[in-house]
Formats: sequence, structure tokens, C-alpha cells
Amino acid sequence: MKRDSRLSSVLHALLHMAEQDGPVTSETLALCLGTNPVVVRRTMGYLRQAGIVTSERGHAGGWRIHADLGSVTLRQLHEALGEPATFAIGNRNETPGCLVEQTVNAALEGTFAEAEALLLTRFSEITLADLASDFARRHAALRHSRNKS
Amino acid sequence: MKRDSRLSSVLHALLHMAEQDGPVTSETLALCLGTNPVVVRRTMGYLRQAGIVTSERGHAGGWRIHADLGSVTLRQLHEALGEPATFAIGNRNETPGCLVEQTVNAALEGTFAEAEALLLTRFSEITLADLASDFARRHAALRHSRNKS
DNA sequence: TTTTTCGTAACATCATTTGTTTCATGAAAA
DNA sequence: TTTTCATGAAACAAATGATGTTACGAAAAA
Repeated sequence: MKRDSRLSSVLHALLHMAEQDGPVTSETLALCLGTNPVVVRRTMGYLRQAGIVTSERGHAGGWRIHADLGSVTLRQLHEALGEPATFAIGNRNETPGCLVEQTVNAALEGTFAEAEALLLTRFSEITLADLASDFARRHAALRHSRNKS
Repeated sequence: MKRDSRLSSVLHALLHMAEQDGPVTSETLALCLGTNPVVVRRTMGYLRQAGIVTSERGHAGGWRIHADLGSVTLRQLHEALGEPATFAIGNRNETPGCLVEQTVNAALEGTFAEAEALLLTRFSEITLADLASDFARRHAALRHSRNKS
């Protein structure tokens, strides 16, 4: 199953951008992500529409975070990306005439809805600032283990 | 995103089989599901391997449920199907060298794991018997509303 | 005016599920 | 024994959707 990795991508990009003072180009981000600048523009475009980042053209242009790291949640990013389908498992037929299938759909939908609600709740509890401090912790731990060895 | 609808399919098939006394052919199930007999065999084959159904060839052959309806949970069916990926959202790179990406992955994986655990717990709480009685309730309600009108 | 960089459209590639064709095999009926 | 009905399985085709690529236009700064 091919998974939508855009949330993962934009998080990766945003944390790299958070480490920089100035704007970061699509080219640079594409190198970080191992992809293509056009894909970066396409994906980051959703975040621009949501007001989370800005972009500037020409010399010294690129992408900037246009929000406080502590105020941007994973849920906002997920919404900015258009709330892509959460589950890779689904009903065969969304509007069945068959009563048996309606029964099956209802059971599965209820269960998926519950799991999705939990996922979105957790997403709304995690900010970019949280991830940035996680990263700082990992970075420090790595330096420490390097010094020891 | 193309969703895996096999769990939905086998549930639909199993409930139809539960309504029948004798075996049900792949041909009949394919008509119920709006698909192809070969697809039915392919999918039901997983349930046979798990011992949930049996199949017989030749005249008066077909598929039978080989378990008590109350003892088969959605989780067992999900496992029988090979535990397909739950989420349509995932990490871009599963084994990143980049520490930023490791941080992002860890955060997402933890969240997804929690949501998946909830989903599997709910799956383990729902049996075929539950769905069958749901169906009976819907069926009765439909007959009632028909009589009134 | 040249270079840099984003914006966008159009198309190509790739992966995965689902559907289809085909033939072999086994079991029961004629 | 032959025919019919059914599954088993392999191989291939179609459809879908994310991702990658090419190409060109527009804007901003050197």
C-alpha cells in the first residue's frame, strides 16, 4: 500500500527551516528530503495557503516559517494538507443497497472513526516546538555519546 | 488512496454465508459483493488458511463457516488477511540517517501506534455474532417500517 | 539584463489493489 | 465412465493514486 508521506515530509522540512535564520530554497529542502524541488513547492504550497509558511521569489528567496513553532500543531498541518484519508482499510462500497453490507459498514466506520478521533487528538497535542526540542535532545545525546567514545 | 477493502468484503461474505444452511459458491458470493469469483476465492483463501472457513469442490461445493459466529472477531479476520497496513499516512523514509527525520518519524510512529492499538482492541471486541444480530435488528426495523407505511 | 527562485501545468513513473483469463484438479451426478 | 460443477492457482490486464520529472512563465534582486 502506498502511503501518503506528505505530513512526514513537511515536518522534516519545517524542522530544517526552523534551524535556519533566513529562507530556505526548494532546492535545499529537496536535497534534505531526497526528492525534487517541484514536489517541495507543491507540498509546501498547501502550508502557504494555510498561512503557516511564506515563500519569496528571486535572489535570497525561499521558504520561511510564518508562525510561532509552539502554535503550529500536527493537526493544523494535517488539515493544511487537505485532511488526507487516514486509513488504508475501508469499505468496499460506501453507499450499499444491501442491508448486510450496511451493517458491516456501520460497524467498521464506527471503529475507524474512534481511532481517527484519537489520532487527531494526539495530533492536536503535538507542536513543532515539541518536535524541535525532541530534536535538540537527540542532538545533545548524540554529541554526548560521541564525546564519550 | 486506494483502500484495502478485503476486511469489508469478507465480513459481507461471511454474514451472507451465515444466513445460508449449505455451502455458498464463489459465484454467488461474487454476485453479492459485486465482484469476480476469482477474487472471492483469493480473499476467502486467507480465511481458509486461518481455519475460519472451509471450501469444497465439485457438485454442491462452495464455502462454509467453520467456527462459531461468536468466536470469530474482526481482529482474527484482520490477522487472517495478513494484518494489512492500517494507515494511509506514513513516514517518507523508514530508516533515515537524518536526525531531524528520525525525530519526526518517532513522533508520528508513536501516535499511529496508539491509534492502531485502539483500533485492534475494538476489532477484538466485535464478533461475527454481533454483526449478525445487528443485521437482524436492521432487518426487523425495515420490515416494521414497511408494514407501517 | 542576467540570475535566481517560486508557480504551475502537463506528463511520466511506480506501486498496489482489483479484475480477468485460463487451465488444472477434484468431486458428484448422469 | 463421462459430464458437469466447483475450487486452486498462475499469469496477465486494468485502474487508481502518489510521487517524480520536464518545461516554461513570472517576479525579485544583483
